[in-house]
Amino acid sequence: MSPSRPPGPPARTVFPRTSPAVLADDGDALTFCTTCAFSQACLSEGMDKSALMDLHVLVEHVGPLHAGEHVFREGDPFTAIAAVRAGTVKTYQVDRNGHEQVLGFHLPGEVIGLNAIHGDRYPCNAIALDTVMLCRFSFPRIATLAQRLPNLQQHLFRLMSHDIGVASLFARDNSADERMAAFLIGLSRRLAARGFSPRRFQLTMSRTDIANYLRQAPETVSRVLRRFEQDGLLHIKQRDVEIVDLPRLEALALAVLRS
Amino acid sequence: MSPSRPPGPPARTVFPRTSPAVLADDGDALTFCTTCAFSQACLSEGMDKSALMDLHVLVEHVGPLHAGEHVFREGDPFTAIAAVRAGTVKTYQVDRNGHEQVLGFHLPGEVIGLNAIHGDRYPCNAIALDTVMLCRFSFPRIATLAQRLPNLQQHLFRLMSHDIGVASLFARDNSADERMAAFLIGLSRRLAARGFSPRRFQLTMSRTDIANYLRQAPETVSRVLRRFEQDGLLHIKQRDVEIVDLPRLEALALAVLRS
DNA sequence: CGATACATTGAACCGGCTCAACCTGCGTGG
DNA sequence: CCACGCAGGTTGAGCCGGTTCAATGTATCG
Repeated sequence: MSPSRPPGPPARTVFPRTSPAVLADDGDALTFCTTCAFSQACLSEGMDKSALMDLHVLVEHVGPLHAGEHVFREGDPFTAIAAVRAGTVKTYQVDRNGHEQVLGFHLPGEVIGLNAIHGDRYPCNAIALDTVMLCRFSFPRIATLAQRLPNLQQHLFRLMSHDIGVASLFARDNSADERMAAFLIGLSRRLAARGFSPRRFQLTMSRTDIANYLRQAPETVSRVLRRFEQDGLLHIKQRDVEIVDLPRLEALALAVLRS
Repeated sequence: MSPSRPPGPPARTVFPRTSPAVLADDGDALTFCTTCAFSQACLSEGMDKSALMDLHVLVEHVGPLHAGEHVFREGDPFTAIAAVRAGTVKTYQVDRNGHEQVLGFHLPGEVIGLNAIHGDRYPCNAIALDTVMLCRFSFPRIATLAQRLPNLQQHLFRLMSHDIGVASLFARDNSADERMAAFLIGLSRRLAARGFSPRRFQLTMSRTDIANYLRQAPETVSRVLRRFEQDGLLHIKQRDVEIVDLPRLEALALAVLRS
């Protein structure tokens, strides 16, 4: 049987094709891309101006994608990686029983698609949770460019190397509380790294998604968050979070994050 | 308090320094390395002879290491990756409570150290479970070489990309049976890929290590294995395994492995 | 305002962990 | 060569965290 899709607007994959609107805005491309995580990281790793120019010629700005639109789907031929420029992208797999498994949430500044390289096809789905802007990099072309630019190659190596460790974080047998704390602290730090407030932020994903990611029941997520609030660790209203007692939350998360 | 070490021969890290015996056998290096997974993979990806020569100049043969010797330790400066040529290497971390967390078991043909690139230090320990032979590749040098050899760069990308997905396999939401089945099927396939028997093999790791890796109690591992035997899935005596009903074991593992 | 999806809360259940005891194979030394 | 010691492995009993199931609450949107 073919995989059933959730009802709603027909979900298309927007990734493989290039948005025409995007290619038109080359006037803004450079200024835009200065805010693009990929370029920034490359810059900070000592890449020179002309190299950066090469990168900018390569990049395609994709978006905006709206909540529920797919960036790519499991099984799509792998053509490109992408840096999230705005919004949140969720990656997930669906097993043959139709059960979803959330692999990760990707915030501005983070790169998706790296786990597709070895199989030539995307091993997972990527879907926008809110309004998402992307920088798309053709992988063959960025790999070729990396031949000439040691810093770019190094940056790609580092990105992938980093992702190897991340996946195993929540697979550990830590308590529900610890994993939730680690999840929130992780979000907080990643947001802070991109200039957002580390204490107040929005959960762009549903409780169900969080539960799935942390491998818990949604009910557990609810209960843990409520207890956190009662214990004065945070305020949470709907999807708006304010971390009140950061040190104590970090202490809880320590068991998972090891840092 | 400093981390306590198991008693026995003083455990040294053998990785950072170069075994003198190794550098001497350059006569054998080429023939040796033909059996080295890394070279083979590169060959199969279309790398030409002269490129392979460059790789051979780069490689250092390390070993034999004996059970209990460390290849590298958490926190060691990252200098090199290594392909396992013979034996089994276990990677693990130790949290501040002294609890060990097994990250993986690495069989001949597999590469360790890739998760160290982004941090400049090894994020985990690597220890020989039996007699281990390694091919060591200085990372700066292999990265430089990858600038000239697109196939090598591509191979490195693929290796890392592959490792991104592996870690999240043994999550909590699969049953103990399924995880054990997946573990055994995984071993079987990886061994088969290197020419060993997929039906009969040795568990080079202790029950405790398996339990730790699968995030279960050692008692659970015992019970599951015994039940597998009673159900006619396999024979197991000590650490010798013979898979009897491969299809049924694979069916069990399917929930975890998705293939 | 009703419909719908998401979120919360309560009660019961269960898989796997903990704790404790026992067994087994193997190396060691008398 | 056997007795002993010990690490690793097995087995049993009880318990607990988190899931499951079911019901109720709440935001959002046509």
